[in-house]
Amino acid sequence: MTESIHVSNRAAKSRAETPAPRSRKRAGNGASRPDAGDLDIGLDALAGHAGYAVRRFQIWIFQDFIRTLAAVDIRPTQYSVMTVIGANPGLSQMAVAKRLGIERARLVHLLDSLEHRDLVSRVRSATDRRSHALHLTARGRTALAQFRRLAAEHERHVAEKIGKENREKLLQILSAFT
Amino acid sequence: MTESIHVSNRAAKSRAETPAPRSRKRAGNGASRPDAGDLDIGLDALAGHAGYAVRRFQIWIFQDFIRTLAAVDIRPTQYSVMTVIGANPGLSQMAVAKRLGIERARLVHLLDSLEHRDLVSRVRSATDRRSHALHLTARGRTALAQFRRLAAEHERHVAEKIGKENREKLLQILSAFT
DNA sequence: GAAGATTGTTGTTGACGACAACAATTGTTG
DNA sequence: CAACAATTGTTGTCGTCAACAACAATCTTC
Repeated sequence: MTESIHVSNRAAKSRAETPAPRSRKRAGNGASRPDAGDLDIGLDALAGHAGYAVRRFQIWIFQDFIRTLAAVDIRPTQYSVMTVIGANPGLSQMAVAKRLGIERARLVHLLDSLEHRDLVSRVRSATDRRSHALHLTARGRTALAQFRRLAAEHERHVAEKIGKENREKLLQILSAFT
Repeated sequence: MTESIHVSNRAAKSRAETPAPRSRKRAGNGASRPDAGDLDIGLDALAGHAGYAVRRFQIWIFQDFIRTLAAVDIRPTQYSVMTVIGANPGLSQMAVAKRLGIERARLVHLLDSLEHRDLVSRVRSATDRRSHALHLTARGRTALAQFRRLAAEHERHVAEKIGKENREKLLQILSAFT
């Protein structure tokens, strides 16, 4: 079962959205973020909680990533897996899972999907016959190059959303988690 | 959508073929974050992508929140729901859902749970008999006070983790999403 | 008053994290 | 070397969460 993508993207707001979208009619943009129509509700109730802000931001960022890479049908996790394999060919599934903080059980399905699309290949390791050496296929390598360009575009959306300097500051603050 | 992100960039770095099984033995704590034993794998492969860092940070922050409030069995979403209701008694489910970016279908279960624990009460609105006016019970109000103290403790953990100034900077950067 | 929208509800699907169990294959140790 | 322990990939289950669809009850509007 390929993990299909599902990005409800209704609302299609332009991402160059101005920081102050004041007069909107609350067209319910789903779970993205509260809009002006709701901001008067418990405005300060959740302020000062890092977790809440981070969660909302994370949802926004993922939605934009998925939307930006919708044409190639690649989701964030798939992209991360291909990136790690591309940078470190021959890694075992265990190593990839550990590096990305994914359960190895989960990675099995991810790789099934990617292998099915001929982007990644599992090769039985000769030195340790329990494990699989992971590689990008030729198709996977050229595809990844395109994914990277789209991911860079997504990253620009982030910069437009929170500001270029803020994005860099954020990356710096959270570098310990990368 | 919520997914994991992981993005990578900055390719470069070539690696040898075989993974050369290292000596990692720490049976790790699971999916928290890469530890030193794995940092040599594609170190720079995932740098420069906000989504990946934010995702990992969000996981960490939620785990700490859940752990810190484990004694009272309150999860982040439940806390946010009670906080909003506490600050704005009488809100409808629709209003709460919209404010928090939760689907109203999902909020039904959350409120079922909270109402079952006698923390929140649904009162049929007299003006609009379709909707429920949400209130904290007396028990809910005193409980929320305790939750807030524990949440403040959690917030201190965040400050210890990334630094007090960094936490404030982060809250400022992400204030648009709150 | 009829058509259409909104609110709460139930149910389904899919992505995801945490676990448990298992076969195949090491490694470790007596 | 043989028994035992650990690791790797795999399958499966359970619970959480977001996105949808459908529905009854209830406004709203024309």
